[in-house]
Amino acid sequence: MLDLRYIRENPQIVRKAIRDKQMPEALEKLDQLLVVDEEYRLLRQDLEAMQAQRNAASKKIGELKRRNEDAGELMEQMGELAGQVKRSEEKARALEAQLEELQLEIPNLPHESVPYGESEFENVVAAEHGEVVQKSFTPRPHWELATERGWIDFDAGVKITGSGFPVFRGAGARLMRALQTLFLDRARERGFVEIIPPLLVNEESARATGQLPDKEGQMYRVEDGFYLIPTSEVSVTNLHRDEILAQEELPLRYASLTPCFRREAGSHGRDVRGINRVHQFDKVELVVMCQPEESYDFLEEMTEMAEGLLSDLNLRHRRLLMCTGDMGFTQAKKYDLEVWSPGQDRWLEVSSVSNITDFQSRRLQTRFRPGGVNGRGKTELVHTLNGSALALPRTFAALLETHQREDGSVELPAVLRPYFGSDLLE
RNA sequence: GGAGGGUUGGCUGAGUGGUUGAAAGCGGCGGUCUUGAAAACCGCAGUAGGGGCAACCCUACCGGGGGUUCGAAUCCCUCACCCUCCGCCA
Repeated sequence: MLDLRYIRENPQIVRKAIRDKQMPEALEKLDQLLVVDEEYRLLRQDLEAMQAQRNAASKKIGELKRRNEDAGELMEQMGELAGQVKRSEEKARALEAQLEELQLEIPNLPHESVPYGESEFENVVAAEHGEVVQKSFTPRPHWELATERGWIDFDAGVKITGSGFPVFRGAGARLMRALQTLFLDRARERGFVEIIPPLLVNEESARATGQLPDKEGQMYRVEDGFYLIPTSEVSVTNLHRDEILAQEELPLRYASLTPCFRREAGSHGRDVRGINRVHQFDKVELVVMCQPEESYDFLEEMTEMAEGLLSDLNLRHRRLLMCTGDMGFTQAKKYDLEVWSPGQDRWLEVSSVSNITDFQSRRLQTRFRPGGVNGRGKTELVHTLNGSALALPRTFAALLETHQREDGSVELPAVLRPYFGSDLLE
């Protein structure tokens, strides 16, 4: 969430950000927020004056009683005030709750380097790597190869759970594991600490990272009120909720491999085939918490890490700078990495790297203090970033389609061979 | 699932319904001493909101919410979480 004072003092900037992000519903919330805020502040002034009066009188009553003098009259007066204070406090609490709910509906501000655009069609291709590999045959989509060879069993998944829950088996499962280990090792080499977090989170965690209220429908909710994580960003970013960190501890770098669960309500046409869009998939996620002035450097670094993996896998890929209209609710700047899928003749998103600035940490109350945990400096909010390196199924799909041979086997890139234990997936 | 005990500042840990925003210790910062450092000694210091040019003043916060009271960290209710024991499961 944004700083309330900032919103109050810069409503025109916030309004522009909302329009640029194409989130008109939030304009209404902003207007309500400004009204409620004004009302709340007036009430607070009143309330605090009454509280001050009450506190002073109570102190005096205490003194009188200690000297065994009569305090009856004062106590009677305060009895009336107490009722007023209570009513005011009730009202203040109600307004405060309303204020907070509205505040959660206001999206993060886009960074000045983010291009304006209304939809995904206005994203900017920032870089493109790798050539289209010409083959003597027409590449087939991954679902044909994988089904034929028994690497993925879609029907079994439908039977066990439903569509969107593929079963990886045999060499297919082993290739997934090889990719996972490769990704985690690379992250570790870059100083990222590996985390295995809970896959279920409570409501507070989901709110802190901005999944709630923005993306409630995307998450599976289970009994006891927990949510299945749609990305390990949620668990890992919450590691340091309500903590004041020492400046020397920053930056914190985390990497975690987890399943991600997405309800993805609604059908997305050509996305439904194969493993382009599934309800459960694995992803290695990077999370960074750093000082504000470093965050845009980390955005580049994390994106380059993910690009490096795609290059090493000999996959054609490109980097998109997301325009204002296609960025998410919490993001200030975001890159998507897409990998070329020759069997489907289209780009697939395999990574999304975002700078959330202080939008999550304000809710998380993850702060640092210049000069150490007990130093004298004023606490400051950390910046949080997250990015996939990488999402597994689509990488798997691109790998099959890019490196397939005419007979339906797949020649694996050199970097994967030690992990997979063979040159060929067959 | 049953019974009991807890939740206090960066950490450990006191706390009688009335100058307790909260003892003490550790850790932190500043200083004295020292060639320098350590030790010792002295001093400073919670988080946030509001007001004032300023010294400073006001308000809230002792897990969350509610209640009793002129006044609650302290009493009552409720929820969450943690610990111990029993049961169950692995």
